[in-house]
Amino acid sequence: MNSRTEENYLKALLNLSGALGEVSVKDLSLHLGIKMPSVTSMMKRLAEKELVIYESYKPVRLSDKGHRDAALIIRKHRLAELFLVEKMGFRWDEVHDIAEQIEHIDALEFFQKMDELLDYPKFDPHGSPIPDKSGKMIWSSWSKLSACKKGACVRVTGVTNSSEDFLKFLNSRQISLGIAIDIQDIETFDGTMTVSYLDRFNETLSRTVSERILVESFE
Amino acid sequence: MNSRTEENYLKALLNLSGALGEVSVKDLSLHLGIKMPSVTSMMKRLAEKELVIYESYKPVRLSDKGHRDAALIIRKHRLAELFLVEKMGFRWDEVHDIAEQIEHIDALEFFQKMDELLDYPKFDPHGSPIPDKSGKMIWSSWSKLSACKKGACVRVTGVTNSSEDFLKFLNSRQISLGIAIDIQDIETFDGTMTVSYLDRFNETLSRTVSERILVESFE
DNA sequence: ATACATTGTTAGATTTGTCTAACAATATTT
DNA sequence: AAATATTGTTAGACAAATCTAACAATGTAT
Repeated sequence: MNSRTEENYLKALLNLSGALGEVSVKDLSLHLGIKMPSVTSMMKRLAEKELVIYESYKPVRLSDKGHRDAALIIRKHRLAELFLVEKMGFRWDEVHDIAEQIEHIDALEFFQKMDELLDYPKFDPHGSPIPDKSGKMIWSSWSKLSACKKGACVRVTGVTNSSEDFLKFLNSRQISLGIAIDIQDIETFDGTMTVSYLDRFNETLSRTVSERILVESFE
Repeated sequence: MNSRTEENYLKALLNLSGALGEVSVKDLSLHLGIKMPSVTSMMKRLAEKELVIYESYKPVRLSDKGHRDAALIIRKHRLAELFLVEKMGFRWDEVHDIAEQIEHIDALEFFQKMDELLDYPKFDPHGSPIPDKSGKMIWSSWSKLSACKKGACVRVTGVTNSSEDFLKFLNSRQISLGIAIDIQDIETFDGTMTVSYLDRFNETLSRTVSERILVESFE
């Protein structure tokens, strides 16, 4: 078994690893709020346990086992988030911190039961895919709102960041999963978008925001 | 905030403190499965934090603050147990270990919500009282089955031990909260009881068992 | 009241996970 | 390519929580 701390490193590694699957010590350090020397020494430990592939001065990659372990923690996190929203009445912006603690609970039956009560869901309240019991995660083909063209009509399917601040911002603009957005205009200079949705016309969204919203095009 | 380890010591202290409210280092050591020197050093830490009253070679007592903190952990534990049984479909013998982990979650809203969904319950699935938000615990006036006289008719209201083994034993004998028991006979030599309940006649219960069952007399 | 058993404490080591300060390697500029 | 900036590593310290071995106090029995 991995310690709670090791679990947090693994989860961060998976969350940060992009297309290449490589993560720098710096990024981990920033993301976890832990100083670089501590990260380095943990990478040695995880390499020793064959959870990561690590060589001095090179970026870190998860091994297959590390990847699976990380995905299973994320599975627990996302099941917990959905359970909190669906079965306990929390809002999507309230559940992240609680799920961060629930994810470390060591009791298969507990998550098994959640899965069952939620009827084997595929996505969490923020549109992120829930890995299956073997740690496989379906990578949805959604694109960032920021990558869409002027005139496009899209549906919001997820967010890439579930921080309370960002979600509260979306709440304040009535942006939630499933709503349709029309892209009116895109400022070429800084990427600011003018959009319409629900009963709101010509709202502006900064690039920072549009990069964190995932969408699917309407046919 | 107290660490998870400190929380475990406080909880053990409250669970072990009887009428006098005093607990020996030995008892703590046995109950927690931690060697005595470790317990001694933790007692010094907790005394430093004014959570316990401790002097060398004397039994330990919880301070008012320590007592309150301990009761609030037990509140979280018992709410969690009841939630697992009532809202998630677990049996009373399956919930202890899971609740042991849930009790350390630091999120008032989470337990607040459980309390609400369970409609502000007063007792957990084993009949133990749930302390209120200020850490006050109603001490029910239930007596041990072992203290009852021959011929008495009683109702099972709780158990003093929620270990999986003991609860599974009770399950196997169809003993659960609420059932009525008639005390047929008591062996004076070793206290073994002959009892009848439900459709079972002249079942025998060892003293060990009857000491762990709490009952209320029928009027 | 002395002897023995039990209980409790001290001292010192170990592991985990963190830190700071100093140094080394890699990347980026000019 | 040399200078500078960024990123990464080593070394060593520290706190939390545990352990074992040795010793000290308290309690119980003859």
